[in-house]
Amino acid sequence: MAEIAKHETTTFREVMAEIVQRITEGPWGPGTLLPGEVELAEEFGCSRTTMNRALREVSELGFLDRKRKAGTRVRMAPIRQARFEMPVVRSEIEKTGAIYGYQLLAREVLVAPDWLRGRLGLKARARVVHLLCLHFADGVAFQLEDRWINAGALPMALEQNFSTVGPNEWLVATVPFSEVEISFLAAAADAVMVAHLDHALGDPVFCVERATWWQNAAVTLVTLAHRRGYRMTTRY
Amino acid sequence: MAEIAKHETTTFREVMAEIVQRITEGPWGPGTLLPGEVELAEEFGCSRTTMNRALREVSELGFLDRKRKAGTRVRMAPIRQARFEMPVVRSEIEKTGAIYGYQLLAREVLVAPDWLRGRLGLKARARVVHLLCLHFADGVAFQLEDRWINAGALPMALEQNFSTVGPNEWLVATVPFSEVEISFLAAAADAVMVAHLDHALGDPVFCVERATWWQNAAVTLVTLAHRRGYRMTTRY
DNA sequence: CAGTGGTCTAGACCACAAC
DNA sequence: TTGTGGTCTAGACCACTGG
Repeated sequence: MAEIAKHETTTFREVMAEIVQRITEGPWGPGTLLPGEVELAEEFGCSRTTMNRALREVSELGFLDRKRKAGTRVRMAPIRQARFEMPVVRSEIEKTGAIYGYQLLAREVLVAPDWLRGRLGLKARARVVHLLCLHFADGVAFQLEDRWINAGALPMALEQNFSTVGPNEWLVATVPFSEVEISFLAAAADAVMVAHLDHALGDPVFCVERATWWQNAAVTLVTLAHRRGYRMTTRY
Repeated sequence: MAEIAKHETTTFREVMAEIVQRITEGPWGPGTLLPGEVELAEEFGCSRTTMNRALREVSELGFLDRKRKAGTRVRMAPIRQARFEMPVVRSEIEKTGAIYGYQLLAREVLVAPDWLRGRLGLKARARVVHLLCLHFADGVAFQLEDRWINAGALPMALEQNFSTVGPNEWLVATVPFSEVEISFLAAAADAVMVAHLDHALGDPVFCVERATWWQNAAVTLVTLAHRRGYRMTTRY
């Protein structure tokens, strides 16, 4: 095991690995109260700073619960958190090796319907841009995008025709960062989905709904309907 | 603004806030190459260590891309990642203020069917426990749990009857930590779901499928079918 | 009130990658 | 080769909170 001590100085990653192992396989079962940072640092032969970093990161993994004065305790049940990266559709498709395609199906400017005003908290008579787009993977319809953009917050949207650049890509380039609320849900395929995706009327469709705000103003609401059999998967 | 300088010493959180602000509103637009850590530390009046921590954490938020020698650059599009905490059903229900209820619908021990063997990589003739459970919120069916447990990896499961304690809670107490693959999908309601949830045959059902391993051995595969209208939501 | 984690500092060496 | 981030250290003070 000469390789382990290659540095001579213990790195916080090695410390982390050992801690996780002690929790998952070793003597530190759920509920265990760990020794203090100073004592652990001594045992591991590192500085308290390094031990602190290791413990902090293990804690962020969901294994530990740390409180001043109370000490560091192994969680009874780890905080299981799934992390989904939400790439632009283009990246998601190209990552599989497929060729990405885009098509604008419809574009209209209108006064926000009541349900949308309620959903995003828009003023009466607010004008919005409504888009319907299709994203392809190797020529096959992959995702149907139904998007509303608040023209009050983003007047530039009125001048965009979105015929070649998808609204998502345009938006991330225009409104770099924003507050987001995202939902996953199962919906029944409606006529529009049937027309463009491989679905029959009423089929279960996996949908992602995303509403975003920027500086307290609603920017956009989008529903992404996926093709038959789509799953959103992750590991941890 | 006397409050800002209350500490006299700049904390890394304050530095973070300022950096994020410069990115989202200030002069550091997408693609900007930031000054080096030393220079920034000087400008902010903190040590390089603190500046490093601030930049590292902002980077973990998805705003920055850091490379040795290349420097720190503002991402063109921030990495949008949704983070879902996957609590035990009981917690999820009790958090809404509702009273949790549990019922075991069926339990059987059998040889793993082929599709399951393939899905989890089990040996031929592997024995599994198959459970069907229902979780209630205020007496109303909330989630249908269809679970398979690999008896080869977890012989104790054969002795549990799961009549009062749900398999999920039993498992997290028995196999504390494991590798997990999780998927979200939309399925069509089958007869079992129709019988126990508020669905008609073929209705779209939001399902979570979770497979877990422990020390390279498959432990369990579960499908959680949710009641009508269920959404999984998060903000960031 | 006292113990534990939270954080800051100054200085140092190292590893990676762009040039 | 060399600049930039990555990490370690020893020591210090602070803030929260359990007893």
